[in-house]
Amino acid sequence: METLAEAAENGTDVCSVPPERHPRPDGQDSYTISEVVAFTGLTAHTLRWYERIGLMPHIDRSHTGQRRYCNADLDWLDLVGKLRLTGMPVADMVRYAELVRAGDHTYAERYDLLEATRRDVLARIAELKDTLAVLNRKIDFYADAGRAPASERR
Amino acid sequence: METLAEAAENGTDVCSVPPERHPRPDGQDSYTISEVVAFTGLTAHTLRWYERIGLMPHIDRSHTGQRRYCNADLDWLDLVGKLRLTGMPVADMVRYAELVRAGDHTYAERYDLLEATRRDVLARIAELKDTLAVLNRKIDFYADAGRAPASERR
DNA sequence: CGCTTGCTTGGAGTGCACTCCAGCGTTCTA
DNA sequence: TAGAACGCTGGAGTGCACTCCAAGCAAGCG
Repeated sequence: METLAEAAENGTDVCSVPPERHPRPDGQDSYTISEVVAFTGLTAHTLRWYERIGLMPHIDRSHTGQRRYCNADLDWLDLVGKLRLTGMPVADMVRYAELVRAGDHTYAERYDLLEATRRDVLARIAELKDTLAVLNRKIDFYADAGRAPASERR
Repeated sequence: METLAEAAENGTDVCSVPPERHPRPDGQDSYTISEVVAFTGLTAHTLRWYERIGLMPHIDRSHTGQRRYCNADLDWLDLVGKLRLTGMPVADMVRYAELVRAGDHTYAERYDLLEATRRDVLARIAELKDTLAVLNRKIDFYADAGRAPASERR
């Protein structure tokens, strides 16, 4: 169990919110890159690329230099995956990662960034619902038209 | 007022569902590319590119060869805009445009395409709601942490 | 021990959706 | 009627997010 300050120091995210289960319990959590590929659905290329651009905390290495991911890294990748499908640019996620690495004094900035993201997500959901309505009406139209001979507008 | 068959023939979409108002009434609907830019928020480059790749029906031209868009074109661009923000690839939208141009006998295929899109949209909304929940918990965490001294995990 | 499979690196390549450019013709305003 | 602003084309360029490559080291197995 690590303190908040420790978590901030070693670059992992402080609040690993979801109480989801990890493949291996804390303490025995050491995953090769291909295991992480299997868990996340990302490619090894992408995982290495995330690291190069600064989107990942420092990843442990084996004595021969191979990457060994831990549970906190898996949690981080989970968050990144969620943010990615909101349409958030990778550069913004890197910004957030930098704030996490920088330590506790960046809480306010992290809050602002997440709050802005939240607004974006809310707006996107609204847009999608709007699109859904249009789609539903068109689908109804084609369903009706397939049943009756094409003769009426709407 | 055009019949369904006419609409299908001239390549516009048969069911222009939303009863939204156009800048000019049918009959006087003739817009330059820059007017369409103003209405849609797209760039002129993008409008010409959409035409080149087959995403637009045939656009009228003035006697000197300049584009003159009509209300139906605006409706089509509105639909394209909505589909675009669902994340649908442009190639799929081109496919739908081809089906519309091909005529009435493609109703079943259009239905299938829209139905598949609908499922995608529903799935994306669910994903976004999931992300929103994570975001909300993190935001709450940082809001609390900003108030109290950083000392407790969560 | 040899073989296969996996992991390493920097750098180059890919696909998508635009985005811009040069060089020219057209239309509008004073 | 001059000048600015707008529109035309084919083709090249851009930015993003990966995606792949070559060459070499490392690990597990019969």
